[in-house]
Amino acid sequence: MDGHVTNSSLSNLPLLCRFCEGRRNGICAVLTPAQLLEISRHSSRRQLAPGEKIVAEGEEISSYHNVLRGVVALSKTLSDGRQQIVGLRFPSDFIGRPYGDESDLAAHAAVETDVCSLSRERLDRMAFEVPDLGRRLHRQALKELDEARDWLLTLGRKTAKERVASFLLLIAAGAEPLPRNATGFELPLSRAHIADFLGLTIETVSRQMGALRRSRIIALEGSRRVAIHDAEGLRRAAALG
Amino acid sequence: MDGHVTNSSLSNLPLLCRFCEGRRNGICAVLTPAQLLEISRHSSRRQLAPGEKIVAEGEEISSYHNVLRGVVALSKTLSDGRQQIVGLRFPSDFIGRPYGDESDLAAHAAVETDVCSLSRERLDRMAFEVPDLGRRLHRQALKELDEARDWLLTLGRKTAKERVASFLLLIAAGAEPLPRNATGFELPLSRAHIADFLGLTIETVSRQMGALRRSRIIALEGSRRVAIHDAEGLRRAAALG
DNA sequence: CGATAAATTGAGCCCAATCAAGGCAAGTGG
DNA sequence: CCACTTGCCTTGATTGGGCTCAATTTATCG
Repeated sequence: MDGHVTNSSLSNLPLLCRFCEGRRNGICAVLTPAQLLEISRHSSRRQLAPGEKIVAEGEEISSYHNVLRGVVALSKTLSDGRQQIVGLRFPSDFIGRPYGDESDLAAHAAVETDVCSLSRERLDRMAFEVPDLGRRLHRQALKELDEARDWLLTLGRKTAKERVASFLLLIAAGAEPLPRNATGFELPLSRAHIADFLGLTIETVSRQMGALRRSRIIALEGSRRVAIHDAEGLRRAAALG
Repeated sequence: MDGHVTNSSLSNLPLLCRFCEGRRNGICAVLTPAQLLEISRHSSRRQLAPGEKIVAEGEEISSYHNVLRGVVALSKTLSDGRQQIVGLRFPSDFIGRPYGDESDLAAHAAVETDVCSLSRERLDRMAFEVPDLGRRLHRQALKELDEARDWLLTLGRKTAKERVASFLLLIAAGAEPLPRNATGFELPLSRAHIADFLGLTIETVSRQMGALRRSRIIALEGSRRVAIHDAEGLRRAAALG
């Protein structure tokens, strides 16, 4: 629906964009080579260590970002320190909040992560001039809205076990580009991050992981590597279907 | 930033739009009289009784809506019946999810409500042709996203008392157009709806309202009318500031 | 290998859910 | 006008799921 451009040969593309995920599935997919060149002049690729901050809560934003590799956690914090992760961004996802006003999120790399940082001002201007880009950003916002609302149901109404099961399904599904093989996949979040995402404590997450393992729905190898043995059982445990 | 139109005299406007809130603050604010006329040809005003359904979960959507009066609750339901209200729409708010795919919400009038129903197909087409309208819808989505993320923090990390206090602040602030006077304001939701919004049970909501009353932070007149006696205390009780 | 952080496990407690009873206001029919 | 119903809310007693605090165990990394 959006894309109608860029089957052009690699050599037309700015160096920065040639092997970029964002160009294939992200917001850059709707840009022509000329537009890519224009925006790439004000872009830069950055590698982030696990835990590294991308934007702090309340900070003035001057760049947007595309996630190229890794996972970024968006979080909000209460004045007394309680924290909630309100979204996860995976490769080809966009990070940013057009139309400045409001919003007050922190963004941290959850694992080693590459992002492409774009000039906010430039992209805003281009979104104004290129309707397809504006629409692409609109769709991105709607996707995030859908995700946030799904998660509201999870946080408001699901039990600890259901939340953990829902999380595993989310990662298993939404995280295709993450390292995975026959023996399962790698969780891109620590127990502490998972707890912050699920509105639980570390201990409860750990116990529920253990419970899912003991009921043979999943298998664990170390604390990060997960294999789903009974997908149907996991869906049931997540209160789906 | 959006608006650059319509200081035109009332008589230029379609009858339907003349006294409409949506024209002043809603998405219709960016439309010219001619565009309003075009869209209003495929619009109709409806009055909804409390509890009346606007769209069911999973239903195919053929209209968008503007809320003119009252309150609309957007909700999601688990297969076993557990329900979560994921958003409230007040007068001048837009109800709808452009770009069809995904999203699976029910919408119910919480109180007696007037909505203006617009042809989805027409508005989609107009949003494609009128950049300002597309941007207005984009901003609307971002506003909803901000709200959803605030609520994620509330549902994930706040206690029952903090949730109830947060809810009262939300209504007191966001519901300016609702009936109010010196003795406070009218809650637009029943205890059951409040519970569904806060991820609590009716009984807990009732108890926490009682607790806030006993600590002289609010006063209750019947079960619907609320007066805030100690705004600062309420903010503290909501874990803000 | 030792040091330090991360994850698991256990014991006890507390907040909110559950179960159950009763109050209150509006409507209905005799 | 009063008995009765019905829907909504409040209050009480009890239970239980998830939190807290604390002790190990297991990864991770110099």
